Amino acid sequence: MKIRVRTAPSPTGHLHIGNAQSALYNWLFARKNGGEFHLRIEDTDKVRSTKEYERSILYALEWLGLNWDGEVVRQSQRGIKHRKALEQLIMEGKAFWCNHTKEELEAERKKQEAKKEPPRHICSHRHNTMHYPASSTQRIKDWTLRLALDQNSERKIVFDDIIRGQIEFSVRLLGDFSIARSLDNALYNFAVVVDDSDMEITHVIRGEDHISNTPKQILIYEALGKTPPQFAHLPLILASDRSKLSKRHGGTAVVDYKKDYLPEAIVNFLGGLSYTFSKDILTKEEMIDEFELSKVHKSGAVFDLKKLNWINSQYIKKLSPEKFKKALQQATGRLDDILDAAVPLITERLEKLSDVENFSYLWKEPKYNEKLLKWKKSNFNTSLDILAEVEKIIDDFDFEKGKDELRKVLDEFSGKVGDRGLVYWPLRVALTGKDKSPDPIDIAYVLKKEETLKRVKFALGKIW
RNA sequence: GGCCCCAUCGUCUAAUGGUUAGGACGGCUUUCUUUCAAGAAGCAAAUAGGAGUUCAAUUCUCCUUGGGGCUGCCA
Repeated sequence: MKIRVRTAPSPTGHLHIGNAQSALYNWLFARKNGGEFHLRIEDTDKVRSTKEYERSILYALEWLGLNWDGEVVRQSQRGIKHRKALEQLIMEGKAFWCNHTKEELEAERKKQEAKKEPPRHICSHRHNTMHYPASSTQRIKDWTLRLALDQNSERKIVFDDIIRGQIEFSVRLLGDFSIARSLDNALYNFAVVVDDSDMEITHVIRGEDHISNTPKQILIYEALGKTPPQFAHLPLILASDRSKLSKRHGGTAVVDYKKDYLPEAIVNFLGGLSYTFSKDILTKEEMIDEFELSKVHKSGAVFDLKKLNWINSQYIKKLSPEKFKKALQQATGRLDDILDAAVPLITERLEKLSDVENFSYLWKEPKYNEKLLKWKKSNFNTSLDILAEVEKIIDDFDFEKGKDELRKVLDEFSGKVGDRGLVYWPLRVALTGKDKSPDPIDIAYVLKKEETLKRVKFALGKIW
């Protein structure tokens, strides 16, 4: 049987980092096994779902390069299917209407908690089938459709999680859980089962936070007369306080990372967070090759920005000038005229794309406080005097001879001065306006002779 | 409270019934350097606790502890 998996984000926010990892593992599993990877938008919560978020999610998935197969399925368009399934269960007496009020349910729960019993609703008045007007799209106040379960059953729902092994739950502890607000308003657990079943999903690979939904879903599959898929529950991505990474931690939307990170780096990082590949840096193709679902880790992993930064820097270093400029434009929307010769100087040291601003002296004149020109082991005037000498040397120097030659000439001059810092420091500042930068001579060769001299002259106050 | 999941350096993790418990990020040191965010070399850093099985346990079992998730007429 062909493997079919899906990822099912709900458009109540941007694509979350955790969903992205889950999508990635689904994708890897499908690609590895010649299966299909589907995308379903769970937009049944009409109040919180927006088209904007849906677009954002699709965009994020595309950005990461997690291409899906077939059409996007929207849960909101599957109402009829849900309704049919609901009606089937009512007909067969496997579901019933409950009209306990919220207050009653709450009181029941409180009582149970006080008695240290599992919180659940055991319904005493089960209204069967057609009490509810089947044609109405209106919801009758307080009426809820629940799955009819034997509350005296000793049965346990057991399933083999591909990642975690056998997990079991007592049916009794579930209570008569709800499956729909009305015939036209199926609840999550029910909609998921009907959709996964119709989509012929063979493996449900999702976050650990869904483990406790699984027995309910298995029971729904049974009631519907369908065979449940295989389940695999991924570990959660944790914030540094080891709680589930959530909105309150900030920086949890994939799109937040676009301005600083290469999509390849994000994918690499997320992939390696809960799975051990043979090396730290590897392509998606290599990941597909090595991936085995059962080898995904069980314990949650803390999202470590430092490691992401490092991975990102590794990818940036490998970028050609062409690709670097393209990536920069994609990430930040900027279109600076960065010379190809300048790119290696930047990529060598860049961790985050937006930090490219720190290297702006490579394509535009720097602004700085002239006091910075003073070498720490000397005084301001001497620093300028030496810089004036350096200006002459550069002016006399033929750039065609190469940067090594220039370095030699300046080193010789340094020897005479007796302090290399006194020679190189003011030059660095004149060219970059910064106290740290790549080798000033490398920079001079990017700027070319004319611009180099111009900046030195500016530093010396010869031009304003 | 109830149910469920998890447990090796700060973080991500490797390993095997017998190893000096390995690697990566980060940190620190040294080196290179005018400086540094780069490079090179190196150092520190972990099997939560207690029983049991065994010649031998970090590894297998149980308990405890700790952390997390779920506990909606949200998804």
